[in-house]
Amino acid sequence: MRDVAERAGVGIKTVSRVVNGEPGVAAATAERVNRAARELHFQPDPFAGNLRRSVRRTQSIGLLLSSVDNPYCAAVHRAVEDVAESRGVSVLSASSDEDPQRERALVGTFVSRRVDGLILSATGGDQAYLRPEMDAGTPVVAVDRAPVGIDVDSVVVDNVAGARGATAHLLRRGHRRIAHLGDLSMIATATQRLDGFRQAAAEAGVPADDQLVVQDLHTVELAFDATFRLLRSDDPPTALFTSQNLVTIGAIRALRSLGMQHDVAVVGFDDFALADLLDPAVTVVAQDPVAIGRAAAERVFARLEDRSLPSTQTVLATRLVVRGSGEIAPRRRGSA
Amino acid sequence: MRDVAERAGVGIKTVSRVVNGEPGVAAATAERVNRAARELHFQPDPFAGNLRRSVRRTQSIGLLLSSVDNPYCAAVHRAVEDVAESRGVSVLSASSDEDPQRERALVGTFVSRRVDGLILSATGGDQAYLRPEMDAGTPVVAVDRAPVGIDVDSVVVDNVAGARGATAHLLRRGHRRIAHLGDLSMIATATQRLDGFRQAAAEAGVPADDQLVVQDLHTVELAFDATFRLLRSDDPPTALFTSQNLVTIGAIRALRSLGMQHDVAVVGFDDFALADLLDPAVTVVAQDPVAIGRAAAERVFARLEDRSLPSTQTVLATRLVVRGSGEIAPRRRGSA
DNA sequence: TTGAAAGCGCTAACAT
DNA sequence: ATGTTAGCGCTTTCAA
Repeated sequence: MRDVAERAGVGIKTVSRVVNGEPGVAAATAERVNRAARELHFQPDPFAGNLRRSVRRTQSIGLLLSSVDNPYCAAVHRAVEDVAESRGVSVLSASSDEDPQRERALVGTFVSRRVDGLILSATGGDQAYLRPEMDAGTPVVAVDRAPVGIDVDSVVVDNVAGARGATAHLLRRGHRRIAHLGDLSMIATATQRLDGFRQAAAEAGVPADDQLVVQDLHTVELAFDATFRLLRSDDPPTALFTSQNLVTIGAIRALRSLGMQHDVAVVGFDDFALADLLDPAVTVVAQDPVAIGRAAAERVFARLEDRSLPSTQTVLATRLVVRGSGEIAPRRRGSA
Repeated sequence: MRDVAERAGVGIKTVSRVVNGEPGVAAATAERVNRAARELHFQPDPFAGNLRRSVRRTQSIGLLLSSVDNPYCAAVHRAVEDVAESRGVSVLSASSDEDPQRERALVGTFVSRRVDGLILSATGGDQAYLRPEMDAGTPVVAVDRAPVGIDVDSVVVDNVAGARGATAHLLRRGHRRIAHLGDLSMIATATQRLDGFRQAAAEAGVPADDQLVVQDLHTVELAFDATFRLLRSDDPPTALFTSQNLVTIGAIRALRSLGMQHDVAVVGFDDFALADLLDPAVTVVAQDPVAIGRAAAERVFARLEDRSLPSTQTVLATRLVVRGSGEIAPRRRGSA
């Protein structure tokens, strides 16, 4: 910067003014400075400036999701990126793999990088470790699931209602033996979806059967195995309510491997690509990950502008997308 | 840091030594410093240090893909993240949407953030603007497609061979009217895949028919429309070779809407989730995005350790995954 | 083994 | 409209 000043024959502060577009510089002077900067390939160092600046901003936010490789997360990610990009902010992303230790470590690296804000999909662990950071003024927004131990802005869907609706949909078709295939019980959304499932069953007067609830299925393979076992049991379910994307796919693969995809109803939480092209097409409780990501990012920036904002809980609705698999009628026992 | 030094009753440099794990500090002193640091919630500022340090590292790399929301890109992304994370490096990601201007702007923000390395999937534009950056020693690695105007490390698949193989597969089944549905012709891989297609046809002595080559299909919708039109034409193709993920899906949707999915053969470039569950299951030329991402990231770090490395072109093979759609026999003309 | 002084590239606060 | 000086939080250099 000093070199630029010298070359332009001005003081160093004038260069600073020109580079930052501050007022109070004659047009001719600014032009000389700009030329000198160009000639010297001058690239201002944003970090050095931050050192002295009163309001420090790194123009970056941290985004922690289950995995950037998951379609749901990827859609959230893109929406966050778009909002951030429109404000000239970069996104640091990372994948927690639902591991609380990993989550904490990754948040730690984000914090040490002085991100301006943090968006995270909380794992099962406790997020109280974020307290000091929040007290220091860093906006933290939870997506998909609310964290434990801290009070933050969150953007989630109404999982209980969505699950209840899905289950009620199956009950309405006459199903009485409905199985629930759940995600990791550590994850808040998984528990809520199970709650919704149970509520709907109770409301319909269908007795709970713990044999029909399988939890902690976090991969296609685990869901496949669990479904396979369930359908091979003495008193198999006539319908399945799956709590997530990968679980739904695992269940469908199991049904197909048994040739039962037209005999057992399936409603899945989360929409997924090509769900409409399968046979039967898959009925799902759809969320809008783009809206979720956008809302979360906007919340970060709103709080960045006014740190005193009260924390808000944004709850988006889900939408039942009827496609066929959820409308299969129950088979009478023994008629298979 | 000064506060910590004072509290521990040592000099500031000693604190610096302890924090950075440098040798030459008595164990007892180090212990006192660590305690003081903990008590004051001391968080070293990595950027301030970089200011004076000789070998500046931000411990971050920039990753520019078509879109983080694309399954192929997301898989590459995750692989890059894993390699980076194992080295304590964060990933800044962004989506170019195949727009050269956007690419340049996003690379600009990465560069101004002083990323230690850059991985990018080049858009159709010229990447010569990266020259100064590379001369300055920043490792740049191209994924998926080689850039234009600069000589960099690249990790790609053999698109020509893959496309040739796919086309030959269709020719072997007796198809003579094979259409090619191509991605944006600006994108290097799209051109290469078209080349492979043409080579295979020429080798088999099948005359080229420009009516059967449609380019610049970058979305499901465009591919749908193009496929629809093609099949409705006077002399429709009996087989389709689609150059990419989204194009394949668009083509399949078009075939279905015409009820022709069992009559027209399809081989797609890029594998995609659930391709095996569709009816017919989709034959594809599969790449391994995880291997690609990993190789690219490893190349960045290798070059970071030795900037004088010659640039290498890593070409991974593709694999034809036979599932059904590509094995449909040609329909005799007029027999539909 | 330890510390003092200088300075990285920049901005804040105050000149002029 | 422009420049000067101090100092951000750290590392480097060099001396003790």
